[in-house]
Amino acid sequence: MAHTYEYPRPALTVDCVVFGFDGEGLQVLLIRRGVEPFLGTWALPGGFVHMEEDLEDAARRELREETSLSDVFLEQLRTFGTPGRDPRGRVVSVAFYALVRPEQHPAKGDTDASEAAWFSATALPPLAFDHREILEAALDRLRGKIRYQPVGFELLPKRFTLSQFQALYEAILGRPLDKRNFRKKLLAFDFLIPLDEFSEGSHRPARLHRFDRRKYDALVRKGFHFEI
Amino acid sequence: MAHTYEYPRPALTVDCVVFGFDGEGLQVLLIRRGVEPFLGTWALPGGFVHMEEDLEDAARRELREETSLSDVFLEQLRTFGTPGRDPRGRVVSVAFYALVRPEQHPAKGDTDASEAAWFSATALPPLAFDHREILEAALDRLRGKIRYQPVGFELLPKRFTLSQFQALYEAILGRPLDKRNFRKKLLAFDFLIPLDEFSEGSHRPARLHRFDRRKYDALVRKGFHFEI
DNA sequence: GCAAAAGTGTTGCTCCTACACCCATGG
DNA sequence: CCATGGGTGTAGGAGCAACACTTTTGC
Repeated sequence: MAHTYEYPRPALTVDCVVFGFDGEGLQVLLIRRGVEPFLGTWALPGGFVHMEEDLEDAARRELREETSLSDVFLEQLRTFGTPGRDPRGRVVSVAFYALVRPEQHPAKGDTDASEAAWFSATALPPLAFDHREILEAALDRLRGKIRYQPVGFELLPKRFTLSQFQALYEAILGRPLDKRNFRKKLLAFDFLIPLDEFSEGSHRPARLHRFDRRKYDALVRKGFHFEI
Repeated sequence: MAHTYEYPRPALTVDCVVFGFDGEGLQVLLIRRGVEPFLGTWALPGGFVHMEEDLEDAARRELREETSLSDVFLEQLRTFGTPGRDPRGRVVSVAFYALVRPEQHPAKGDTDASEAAWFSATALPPLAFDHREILEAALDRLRGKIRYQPVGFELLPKRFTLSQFQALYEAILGRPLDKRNFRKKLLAFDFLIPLDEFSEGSHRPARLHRFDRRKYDALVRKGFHFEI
């Protein structure tokens, strides 16, 4: 009823933790703030939610505006609303995390006005607001999720080598994995399609594979439980 | 900057999916709405977030006010903000789920004014707003979580029998489990303490156990990974 | 003494882990 | 021909699933 609308309302924002993988380690895309507060400090891309705009749409819009990213894997993380997390007053932020493939990575100068850059997830600069806490929560989620859901593919090129895949898992889980066992297990799942294409490089070419989402979805419907 | 505050703001609420277990099946605590919209319809307990109030605090306050529950396991689920989910206008709701032990269940008449009641998770009445969707999301989360985190204990009495524990898992996972294998696995984890107390009833008494959180936390720190 | 739930071991099999060498290519 | 990463099989052990009967109690 009308009076419910007389409550003072917090401001509502979205923030995105954007993960990438460069073949070596996990990376995070940050933007340098162009306004106060925290002018000049690195921060997660994000901004205010419009009225009449779905939360996920707001996150995608901010990603597009601030980092020129679109069509990425995006999932809600959780909402951060501790009073005092924003010096301007009560601001509640719905956090998302995104996974982007190397071929989607924005080129330098791709982002307008504000500066955007990739940082290693293990060597982060100081961040604005409580963005460090949000980022750590996203890292925890990713580390948990990657073990029992095949989200790793969202961080690799559409066509990838098994070694790339293994390097990704080693980077995220933070420990070395046995090459033979890893490949055996992965191929046994039977949702990777070996292609007749090979990587290029100065050494022996590696066979490329792609993820067969259709087959994976079918397996899941049959009660299959992915786990690495 | 001042102008950031001139954005129109959605109203912000919290809603709680409260799970219980009666020894037979999973249950959900609902309240009957006493105001429009959806007057008289069953709904999740919840309400508006106060300025200067943390989100989790708001959820606990609403639980206390509407269901007299306190000191329960409570965790954020996710935030629902699709425009149109509330006929009164833009309302964004941060959803939580709670797990309560039988001895915490509110007695009839314990809740003031509004009516509260437990429903079987498999026989729910029509719900207000998008609360059905929130509830399904909470069920999914619980089913996933219970497999790799020992949250089941939060739904059982402090002291419980292994059969109760098995019945809980069977109810949530929706399939029968082998008694001997279940007990063997559970006891091998070594974080259940067998007590010298026994259940009462008209048949052979069962030994009571309790969960040793201290031991469990220590195992987790050593890299232990719970999974049933 | 009977109905009802508690409690208990073994076996076969599957899946996991550990482990080392040859292959293909570019330079 | 050398440096670099790609690719492959096996054996031992751990853990999982399948399975049935005896015990204790209240009535």
